[in-house]
Amino acid sequence: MISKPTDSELEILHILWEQGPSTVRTVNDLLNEQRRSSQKAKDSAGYTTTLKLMQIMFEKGLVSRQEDGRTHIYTAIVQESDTQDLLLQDFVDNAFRGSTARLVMQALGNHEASSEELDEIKALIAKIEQGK
Amino acid sequence: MISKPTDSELEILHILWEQGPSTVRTVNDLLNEQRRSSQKAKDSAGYTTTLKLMQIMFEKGLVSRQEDGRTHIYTAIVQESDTQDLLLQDFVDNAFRGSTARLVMQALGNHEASSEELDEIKALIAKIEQGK
DNA sequence: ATTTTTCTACGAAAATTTTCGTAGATTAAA
DNA sequence: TTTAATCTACGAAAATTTTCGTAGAAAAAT
Repeated sequence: MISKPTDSELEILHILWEQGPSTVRTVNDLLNEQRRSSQKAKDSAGYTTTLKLMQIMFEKGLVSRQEDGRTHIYTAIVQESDTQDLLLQDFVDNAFRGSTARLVMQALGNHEASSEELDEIKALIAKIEQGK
Repeated sequence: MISKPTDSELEILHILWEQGPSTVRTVNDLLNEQRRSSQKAKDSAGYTTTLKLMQIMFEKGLVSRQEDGRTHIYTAIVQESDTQDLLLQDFVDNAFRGSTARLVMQALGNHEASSEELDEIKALIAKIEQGK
């Protein structure tokens, strides 16, 4: 059973996905760095807070860990795209009553996408239509 | 300050958006009807649970209400598209690190969209490109 | 007229998520 | 060799969200 990460867990997963296997210390440092340079006013996380979260994630099977001397090195087990898909499924259901098309339209409509991005999306649509 | 609805609140908002002004009883009935005919195994909500949620939503300013005899008739104040945009903003940030394009690609890639929907999306892209 | 049903209000339990303090062990520094 | 810094484990406080029981008033049913 693949469980859905909470918001805090997701924040940590993003760091592990970007950085690869990391210690709690590294994750905590990067986390707070990101939070400082972000719009949202979120307090910085204490070290044991991050530690505890990562221990929970280990119990849930979201990450693995390997002892290296006295510290642990954590690695994301779940893949970024798989997780995003899991979250997306939920989000579409909750916020858009299951209509992916409406989600896409809203996303394209209100958030400016660059022409490169639009081109990418067009290409993807062509590919999907091809495959039918 | 427009506050972000929780999952339960959103469930209720969807009903108000669809049905228009409704009593707690109506909302609760439809809610449970929907839950029964849904994949997700969610217990049905007790009447006072829904009542309490709607009272909280009133305090938060998500809905207004009007007395009609002894009952209250609730109306959504926040608009569906505004709320969806608010939620989308958050979701893109949390799950896709701010990249709307990647969200769209993931959505199109993994969830089958009908050709009608794809046509709509293509039209929207054309319109956006036009407007630049 | 009395009983039953149906409504609101409200407090607080239950469930979930997030945060942190403390203890104990190990390594590094002085 | 003390002292200070750093790590894990763990319990539990704090914060948030969800659920529900109870009380009291009003309407409907008998």
